[in-house]
Amino acid sequence: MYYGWRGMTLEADEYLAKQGLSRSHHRILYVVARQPDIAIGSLIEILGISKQALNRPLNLLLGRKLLTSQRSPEQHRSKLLRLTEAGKRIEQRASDQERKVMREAFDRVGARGAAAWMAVMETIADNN
Amino acid sequence: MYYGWRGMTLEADEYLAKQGLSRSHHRILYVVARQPDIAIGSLIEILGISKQALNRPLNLLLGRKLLTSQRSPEQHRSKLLRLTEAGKRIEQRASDQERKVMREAFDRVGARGAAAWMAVMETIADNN
DNA sequence: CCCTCAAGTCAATATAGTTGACATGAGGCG
DNA sequence: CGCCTCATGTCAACTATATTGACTTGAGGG
Repeated sequence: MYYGWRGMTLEADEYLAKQGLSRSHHRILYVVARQPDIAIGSLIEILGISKQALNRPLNLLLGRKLLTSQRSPEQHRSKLLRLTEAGKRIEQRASDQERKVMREAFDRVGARGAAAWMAVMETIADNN
Repeated sequence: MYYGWRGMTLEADEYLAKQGLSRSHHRILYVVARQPDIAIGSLIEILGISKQALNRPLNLLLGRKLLTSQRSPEQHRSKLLRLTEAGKRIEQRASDQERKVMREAFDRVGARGAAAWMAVMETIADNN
């Protein structure tokens, strides 16, 4: 399973490295892509890291204008994160490298096999 | 997939932490369990880390007498590693925690589903 | 005696996280 | 207005796990 994880992320990591980013940046982009306007606090909870650990990669992404942050309009005190067009592009390309690997593997086992794979992963991921 | 990996290793990691060990120690024990009398150089290659990185956890395991090392008898200049009884016990208990999680997940999808899961993992692990 | 190979060790550095303490900016409220 | 709280931001010290480079040790071989 360890090697499976490595095999899936290998090409995406190479792509990210060329952009001067790493896995932690991708995790942030990935979460924000799937939950636009997420607050920083929620992001911290989802990623399961401290705000200090989030700070550096997040600022880098903001500085590169891959993400924007703005106070919630007329509402809360939290800042909402959103991908810029450039951010979307990078997130997609990195995730696509991973999806490509998965798609090829799923093609070999068919739809039922793919569904079984998902079911197994969900079951063990629940094991918290 | 990340959460799947975490779910699988979570309980094993808790057990290992109680023994004052970590994932890296388990990796060493795991490899030696499956390849008794392995040389240190081969272990380094399999784990894919530098000898300096291996040094610390390996010495800890030797110091705790979970592993033994001895010069190859009348043969080479390499040292061969082997688990002690205590080492086997710890390795088994840690691996059993992981296998338990997998077995439960496999039970839900049946033999064909389990085979499909394995096939997918092997395909993506090959992606080097 | 010298060379080589496998292993062991020392030091400096990188990466990715941690905890603790404190600062800032906005809203709610008496 | 002044004070409290919440969400965020930042500084510093520390830990764990890895890296590369340089050097040592111990066992054979020619």
